[in-house]
Parts: sequence; C-alpha cells; structure tokens
Amino acid sequence: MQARTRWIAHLDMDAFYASVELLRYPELLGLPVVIGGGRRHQPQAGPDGARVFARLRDYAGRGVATTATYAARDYGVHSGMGLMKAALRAPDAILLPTDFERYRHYSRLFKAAVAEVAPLIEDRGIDEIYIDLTDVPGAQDSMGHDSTGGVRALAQEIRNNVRRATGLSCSIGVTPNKLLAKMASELDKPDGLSVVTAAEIPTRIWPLPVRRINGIGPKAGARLAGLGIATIGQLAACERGWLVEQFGRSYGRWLHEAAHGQDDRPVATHHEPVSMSRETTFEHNLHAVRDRDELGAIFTRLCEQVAADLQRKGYAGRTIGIKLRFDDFRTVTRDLTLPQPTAEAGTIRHAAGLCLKRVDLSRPLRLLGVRAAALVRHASASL
DNA sequence: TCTGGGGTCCTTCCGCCA
DNA sequence: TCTGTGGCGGAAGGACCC
Repeated sequence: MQARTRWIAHLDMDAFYASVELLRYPELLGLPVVIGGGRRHQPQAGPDGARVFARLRDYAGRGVATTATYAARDYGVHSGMGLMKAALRAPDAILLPTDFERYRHYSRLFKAAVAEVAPLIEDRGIDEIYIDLTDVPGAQDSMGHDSTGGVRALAQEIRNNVRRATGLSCSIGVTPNKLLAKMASELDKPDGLSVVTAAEIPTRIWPLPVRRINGIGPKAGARLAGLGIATIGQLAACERGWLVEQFGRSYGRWLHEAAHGQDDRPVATHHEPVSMSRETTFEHNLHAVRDRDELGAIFTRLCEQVAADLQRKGYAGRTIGIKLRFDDFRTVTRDLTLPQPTAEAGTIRHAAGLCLKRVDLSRPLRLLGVRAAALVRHASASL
C-alpha cells in the first residue's frame, strides 16, 4: 500500500478588497484603483447621474493604501504605501474608502465555498486560508502518470466554487506543507494554480528570493543580503551551525529548515485570541498638556471599544496595556497586570491611566492605543 | 508628504523565590 | 549566612504578518 502524501493548500484571494469594489463598480475594471483612507472619499452621484470617484491626487492625510488593483500596481503603488506618496506615482488613480463590512461578507462567502469541497480550513485573516487536502476523497489519486493529478483537480474544483460563489478569482498553491504552500500560491498570481512536490523544491523554490519565505521580513532580508545570500537556494546551501551563529539558535534553525522546505505545523481549524486592541493615529499630532481634553476623550473611547470587543466576544483580559507613538515615530508600550481579569471599560480606563503615568509625555503624540492581553473566557461578559 | 490598524511570537531583562 | 543558579512571571521592545 502506497504511503499517502500530505497535501496542504494555501488559497489567496487576488487583490481582494479592490476586486470586491470592482464587483460593485464594474466601470472601474482595468483602471488603477487604490483602496484606503477615510469614509469621506465615497463616490458621489454626478449631475448626469453617473458616479464621480475621488482621485488620489486630491487626497490629504495620513492614510495608507490597503490594496491596489493590478493596474495601479503597474504605477508602483502597493499596499502599505502612504497615500500621499501613492498620489505622486499615480495621481489619476481612483481612490475608494475601505468597506470592511462588505469584505467580511465576501470572506464568509468564499470560505463557505471552499468548505463544500474541503472542510479542514485554517483562517489566516480576511482574504487567505490554508486547507488540508490530505484526506479529501480523490486527493491521493493519480491521473495517468501524474501522481498529483487528483489533488490538482481538487484545487481546481475549489477555485471554480469560489468563483461561482463570489465572482472573484483566487490563487492556490498546493504542496506538502503550509510554508511551501504559501510560496506556491504566489508563483502564478493572479488566478493561478501551482502544485509543487517535495522533489521540485530545488527547481521551483530555490531560485526565489529569500524574502518570499513567510517569516523573513525586511530586517532579516537585509541581513541575509549583507551576507551575500539572495535566494532560498543560497540559504539552503548554508550550514545550519553557521546560521545559528549568525541569527541565534531559534531563528537560525528555523531559517535552515525553511530553506529546505521543511515545516510540520498542522492546519489549525480553531484558535483562541491572545490579545485585543484598539489604536488610532491622529489627524494631527496631539500634545499631552496642550491637547489634554481631546486626548483624554480619545483615550476613554479606545478603552470603551476594547471593553465592548471583549464583551461581544466573551473574553476578559488580565493585562491592560497602552501604546504610544511620538512625532518621531518612536513607539513605547507600558502594561499592567491586574489581580483579576476585566472586560469593564472603567477598570480598563483606570489601569491604562496608570500605564500612561509611567511615560514621559513631553513630545507630541501621533498615535494612541489600548490593549487587553492574558485573555480568559468570560461567559457572563458576552451577555 | 513620512509611514494604518489589528494581531502573533520571540528575545531580553528584571525581580522574586527556592 | 553568603553566593550561585535556575525557574518563572511580568514588562518592554522588536520583527513580522495580513
């Protein structure tokens, strides 16, 4: 009897927020569109009844691009970029405000469509999931000489289901684990399907830049570049011991495993939250003394929002923390662990106030946040 | 024209205690 | 009693991700 192959899929919706917006405004198809900023950029009805959209060049503020259509990406606009900077690159691009309610709706639709084919799903946020296909009927079937034929057909069925349910396209990578699946889903984006076997790692994964590994960010990428390591293959050629010397025990070992495509993390169908937080960046910087009242009102509102989130979801937090960002972008945090977990706004406000007293507030502030951690289930709180 | 908001995980440091 | 060691919880910061 043949050993069964572990097949994990990573499904990533293509330019998700932007694509959902295009369903609503089909006249924008093919145009550069950027999603981000506040509610005030809602399209208006023009004199002739046609919709009038905000343009990026008219934007003023501190927002960033949440998503951009592929046409906008051609101008060098990508998610995370400040909208003011994006406006310099693509002044004529359409600007649409984010509508999370709508995106969550489509998120539920596509996940339900996937679950019809394969029920073992790990949520990775609003627009991506991992799917364990190993034991789905057909996954282990061969088609002629192609041992991956069965799982490929399954992935194609999932893509068809998603398109039927939402009208949206997605990209899927199917491989023996989550780490590789995440990379494989980007190989043929958008609207792609890539199956990569363990035997194909040297030809299909090793040529990729190290930054494609989920877990190598800007800092680690730059350090690797400084060591002359640009591709995953070059990383795989490094001795494990040497990587440990360079990056420490935990991260060094992980880099070595990742480069060789090793990852045995399970697909987690359920997870408990670790913390809940609310934060806001001010329209303009605020000073603790000069803007005392305004800051105090915002602070109280954040505490109330955290309390409401905790209660709605049935949790209480024992550690209450604050986060401050100064005008020079320096970030500090303070937290305080209480004798008892709480989901009550007044208690959170008091604890957060004590945290705030431990910070030097002489510099102007650009951001304020409140966080509850060390969460416990709190049944009565959800009532 | 500087750089959102909501998270997770890891490392380091410190004090307390056995 | 002094010194060392090691575990542990809490606090702070940093890297990374969507």
